[in-house]
Amino acid sequence: MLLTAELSALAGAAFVAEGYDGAFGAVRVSDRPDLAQFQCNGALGAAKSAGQNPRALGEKIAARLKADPLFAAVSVAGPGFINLTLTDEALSARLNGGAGGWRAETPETIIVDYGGPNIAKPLHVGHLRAAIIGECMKRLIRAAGHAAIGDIHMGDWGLPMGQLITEIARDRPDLPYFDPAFEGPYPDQSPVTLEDLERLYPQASAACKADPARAAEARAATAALQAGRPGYRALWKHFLAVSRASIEREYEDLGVTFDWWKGEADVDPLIAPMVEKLRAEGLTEIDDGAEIMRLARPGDKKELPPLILYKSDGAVMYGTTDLATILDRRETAHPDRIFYVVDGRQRDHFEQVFRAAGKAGLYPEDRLEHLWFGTMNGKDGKPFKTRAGGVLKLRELIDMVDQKAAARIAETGLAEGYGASETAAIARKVGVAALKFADLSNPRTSDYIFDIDRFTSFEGKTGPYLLYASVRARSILRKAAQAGAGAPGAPAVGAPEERALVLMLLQYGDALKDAFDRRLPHYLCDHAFRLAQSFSSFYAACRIVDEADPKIRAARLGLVAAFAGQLDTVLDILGMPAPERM
RNA sequence: GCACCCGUAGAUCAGCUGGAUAGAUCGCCAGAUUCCGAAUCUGGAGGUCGCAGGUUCGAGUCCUGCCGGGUGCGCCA
Repeated sequence: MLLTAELSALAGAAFVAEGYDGAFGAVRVSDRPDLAQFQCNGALGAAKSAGQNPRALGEKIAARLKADPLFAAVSVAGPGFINLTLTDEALSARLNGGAGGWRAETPETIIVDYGGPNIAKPLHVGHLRAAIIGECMKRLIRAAGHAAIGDIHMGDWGLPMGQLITEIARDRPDLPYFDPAFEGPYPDQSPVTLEDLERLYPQASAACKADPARAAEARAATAALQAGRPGYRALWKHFLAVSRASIEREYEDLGVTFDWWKGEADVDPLIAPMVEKLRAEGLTEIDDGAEIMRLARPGDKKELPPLILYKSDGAVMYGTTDLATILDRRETAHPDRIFYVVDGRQRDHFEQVFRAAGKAGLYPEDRLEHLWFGTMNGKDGKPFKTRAGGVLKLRELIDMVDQKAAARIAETGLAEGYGASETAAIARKVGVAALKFADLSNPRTSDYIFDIDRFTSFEGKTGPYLLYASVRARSILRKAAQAGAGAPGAPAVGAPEERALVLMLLQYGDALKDAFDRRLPHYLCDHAFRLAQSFSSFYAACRIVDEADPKIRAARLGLVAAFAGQLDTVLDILGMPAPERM
C-alpha cells in the first residue's frame, strides 16, 4: 500500500469528522523537506468551499491527527498547510512491512503497439524512441499488476512493397515471380539479401518520386499484391523473412522484445468484410473514387480529414489496416486497452482511427490511447541528422554509444582484468542505460537533444550513474558476506541519511502509480535518480560493513539490500539492467 | 490560413489536480578520501518562469492577446 494513501485516509477521516469531504485529506510528499516529510493542503480548499477560515480549519484537522502515535510532529503553517512528520519507528515499520509499493486494483490486459518498422527500410533513429518508451510502458504495465502484450506491428503492406516489387522486376524481369503464367512452386531461397533491399528501396522510392509513371506502376503492384497475385506474394514473403532477422537483432541489442510479431499484412483478410460491414451500415461514402469515412464532429476546432478506407486505385492505406488491426486484437486477445507508442506527428491520424473505431462500434474510442512522443534532436535543436545530413541508422547509433561507453570505461580504469567478453557486455549495458535513461528521463511528450557525451557520463543524472549505484550496493553486500559481517536485518532509522533513504524507498509506489496513471515513465526515472542520490549520501555518511555495533550493522545492511532490490526493480522496468560488477 | 506542441539559471531539463522560499543535472567557486567502489559526497554563487493584460486569498501552472521556435493539415507511412 502507498504510504501517502495511508496518510490520506487518516487525514480524510479527520476532514469527515469535521464535516467535510474526505477527499480534502489528500496527503503528498512535502515540497518543503526542511519543514516536514508530508503535507496536506486540503484545509485551504475545504475552507474555501465552506467560506471558513483555512488556518482555523487546519488547526482542527491537525489537532485530530496529533492524537495518532504515528506522527512525531503535526503542525499548521502559513495559510493552512498541514505538515506531517512520522516517527522513525513508524517509518521503519512501514518499510519492513512492505509498504511503499503499489499495484492496480483491477488488472487489465493492455496491448502495446510500439514498433512500426518497415520492411526493407533499415531501422533508424526515428524508431528509437518508440522502442525505448514502448518497451518501458510494457514493463510498467506489468509492474502495475496488469497484463501486457507487446506487438511490433510491422509495416509490411503499404506502397513501399509495390515500389520494391517493381524495382526488382525492372532489375531482374526473368524471375518467376513476375511471370503471370508461372504455376510454382516458387524458390525457397530469397532472390534478394538484406543489403539488396536496403539498396533497392531508396532507389525505388526516389524513382517513384521523380517519375509519375513509375509511381503509378508501384501503386498498381501494391494493389496487385494486396489482391493476392501469387508471384508478388511469394516475393513479399522473402522480404519479410530477410528483414525480420535483422530487425530482431537490432531490437535485442537494445533490450527490446515483442510478444507478437504481427504486421499490417496479417489483417488483410479482415479488411474486405470489415469495410463491407461499414458500408452496409451506411458509414462510408465514395468521394473522388475513394471510399472514405467522415469523422468530423460539431465541436471540432480543427478540420479532421476523413479516413480513407480504399484509395481510388483500390489499395488500402494504413488507416484501414490500423482499423482492421483493432478488430484482430479485439478478437484474439480481448484487450481492455490498446496503447500506441508512436511519434506525435501522427496525432491526427490516430484521432481519425480512434474515432472511426468508435463510430463503427469496433472498439470503445476512449480505450485507445496514442502515447505520442516528441522528437530526438541534434545539438542544433533540429531533428537528429548525420554529419552528411542523412538519417542515422539505428545500427550506427547503437555502435556509436557502445564505443563511447567502452571508451569511458577504459579511461576511468573500470572493469580492469575482467576479460574482453565481460568488459564488452558491461559496455553494452552502460551504453543502453545511457541511451534509455536519457530518453526516458524526459517527459514522453517533449523533444530532447541528443548529446552522447552528456548521456554517457558517469556524473550527474545519467543511466551510468544509476548503474554505478547499483553495482556499489551489490559490492557492499558481497563484501559483507565475505567479511562475515552478518546477515542483513530489518532496516531501521538512526542517522538523518538513513531516514532520507527510507523515505525515498517508501515513495516508490507513488512514482510507479504516477508513471503508470499518466503514462509517463520519467516519474520513475526521477525516483530512481533521487533514490540513488539518497543512497550515495547515506553511503558517504554511514559505515556499513565495518560498523562496530552488530544491530546497527545488520539494519544498515538491510537498508542496502532494500535499496539494491528496489533500484534494480526500477532499472528493470526502465529496461536498463545493471551488471553485477563493472 | 487553421489546429496542436513548446518558450523556466550560462547550458540541458523538472515542476503532479492552482498553494509555502520555482527544483535538479552539467559547468563555475570552495571543501571532503589513513575507511565498505571519490564514476562519490558536502556547501556556495546563479532565475522579472518569452511579453502584456485578466481570474483568484494565492498563478510557472487557468483564461485572452501578442512575440519567438517547432509540428501537422485527403488518396505516403
